[in-house]
Amino acid sequence: MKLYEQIKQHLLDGISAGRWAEGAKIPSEHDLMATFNASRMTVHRAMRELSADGILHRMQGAGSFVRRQAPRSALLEIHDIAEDISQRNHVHGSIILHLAAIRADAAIAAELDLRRGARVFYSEIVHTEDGVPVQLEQRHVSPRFAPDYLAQDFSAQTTSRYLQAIAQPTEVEHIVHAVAADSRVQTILEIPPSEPCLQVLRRTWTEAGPATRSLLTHPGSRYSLGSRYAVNQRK
Amino acid sequence: MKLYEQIKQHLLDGISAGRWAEGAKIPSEHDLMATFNASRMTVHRAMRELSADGILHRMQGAGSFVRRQAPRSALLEIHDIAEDISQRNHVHGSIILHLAAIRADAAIAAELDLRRGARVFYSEIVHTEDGVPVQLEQRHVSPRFAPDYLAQDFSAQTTSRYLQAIAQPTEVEHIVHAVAADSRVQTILEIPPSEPCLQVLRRTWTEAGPATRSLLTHPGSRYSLGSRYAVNQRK
DNA sequence: CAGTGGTCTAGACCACCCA
DNA sequence: GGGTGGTCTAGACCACTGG
Repeated sequence: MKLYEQIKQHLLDGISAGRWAEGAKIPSEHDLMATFNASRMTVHRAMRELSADGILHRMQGAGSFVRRQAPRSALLEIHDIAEDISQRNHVHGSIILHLAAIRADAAIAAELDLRRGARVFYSEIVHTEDGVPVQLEQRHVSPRFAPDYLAQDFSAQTTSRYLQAIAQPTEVEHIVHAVAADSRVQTILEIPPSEPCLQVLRRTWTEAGPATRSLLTHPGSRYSLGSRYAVNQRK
Repeated sequence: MKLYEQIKQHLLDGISAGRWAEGAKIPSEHDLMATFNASRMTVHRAMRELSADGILHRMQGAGSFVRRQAPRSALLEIHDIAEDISQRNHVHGSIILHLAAIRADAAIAAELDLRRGARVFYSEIVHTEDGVPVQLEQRHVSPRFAPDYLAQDFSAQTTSRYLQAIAQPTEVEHIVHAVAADSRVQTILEIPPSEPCLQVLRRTWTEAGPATRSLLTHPGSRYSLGSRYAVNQRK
C-alpha cells in the first residue's frame, strides 16, 4: 500500500480504536516521519487529506487534533445558496420581492400548525449568480420561531443564515420535484416557457413545532443538486 | 495568493471561459511548471485537488482532461425504485429495452476510468408502477466490477439489487437535474412534450475504481424525491 | 524561544499510454 | 520510446502558537 495511505490508515485506526479521543492531539509530522521513516511531504499529504475530509483539525504552531465529529451518517445538509455561489468564486446577489406578514391560508396554516388567518411571515427573494437568476426563494416563517424576521436586512444576510443563527432545526424535510414554471416565475427567473425547473420544498421543525416552509425554484439549465459521500470513511 | 491556488484558479478560469471544453485535454504538469515557474510537486498538488473535486480526470500516461459535469454540494438519499413501489403496495414491472456490451465513447470511458472503445455493459430498463412508466433507467457498468452483468435476468431482480449484492460501493454520488425529455424518452415514458422530467445521475465507486453510472429519468408529474432527517444534536 | 504546520523546490524512480 | 501522471525524498523558508 502507498506510504501516505498507510499513514492515513494508521491515524484512522487509532481514532476509531479510541487511542486518540475527539479533540485529542495526535503525533506531529515530525513524529510520524520517524515512525514511518517517511519524508515530511509524505506525512504532510496524509494529514492534509484527513484534514480536508474533516477528520483532523490542524493549527499552525499548535498541532493536529481529532475533529469533534458532526454526524455524517445521514447525508443531508441545510445549505446556503450564497455560500455555494461564493465557493465557486462567483458573485451572489439578492433581490427582495416581498417581505411582510400575511394571513395564513388553510394549506400554510396546516403545515405550520397555525390557525387559518393567523399572522405568518412571508418573504420572496430572487438569488442571482453573477447577475443571472438561479433561485426563487418563497419562504413562510412561523412568528413563534422567528419573531423578528421582518426587521432583518436580507440583502446583507441570507434568510437561511439568519434562521440558522436563531436555532438549529431538529428536523428537516426535503422534497424535490421537476415542474414547469408558471408565467410569473418564468419572468422572475428570466427563462423561456419550455424550461423545466427543479423545485425543492424544504420544511424545518424545532422542538417547539414547525418553523419554516420554503419553496426553492431553480431553472433546470442553471442549477442541480448533488451529493457525494464515502460510505466507510472512518472505519 | 498561494502558488498552487493560482494554478487551480487558472485552470478553473480556463474551463469556465470555455478555453478547455468538457473532455478536452489540458496542459500537462510539465507545461504548467514552465508557465508558472513552479516545481512539479506544486503543479501536481493543484491538479490532484481538482481531480479530487471531480473537476479534472487524470490518466497516467495519457494526460489530464476536463471532466464532464461538475458536482454540486449538499443533499439527498435515493432508494431503489422497486422497493419504493412495493412499499406503497403497488405493482412494480420492468421492461428491458437493452442489455448488451457496447464500446465506451469518450465520455463514458472517462467516467468509468476505461480506455476509449473498451467494452462496457449497458442496460436500458423502464420501470412501471401499476403499469404506468415511472422511470427510465440507463445504466453503464464497468466489466471490472460486474463481469457477469449480461448473464442476469433483470426481469426477476432489479439491476440495483444485483449490483448491491456483488459489493457495496465505497462511494456514491447523486446529481439531480430538471430536464425536458427528448422525443424518444417522451415515447418510452408516455408523457407529453411539455412535461418536465426529474433526472438523477447516480455514480458509484468501489476501492478498485468507478463501478457504475446510472441515469434515471422520471416524469415530473409521477415522481418526486423526498428525504426527512432528524438532526442529531452535538454531544 | 522551540515546536509545529503551510508552502515550495529540485530532483528521483516507476507505471502507464500512445504513436 | 517519449510523454504523462503517481509517488516519494531531503532539504528550505516562513507564519504561527504556546509556554
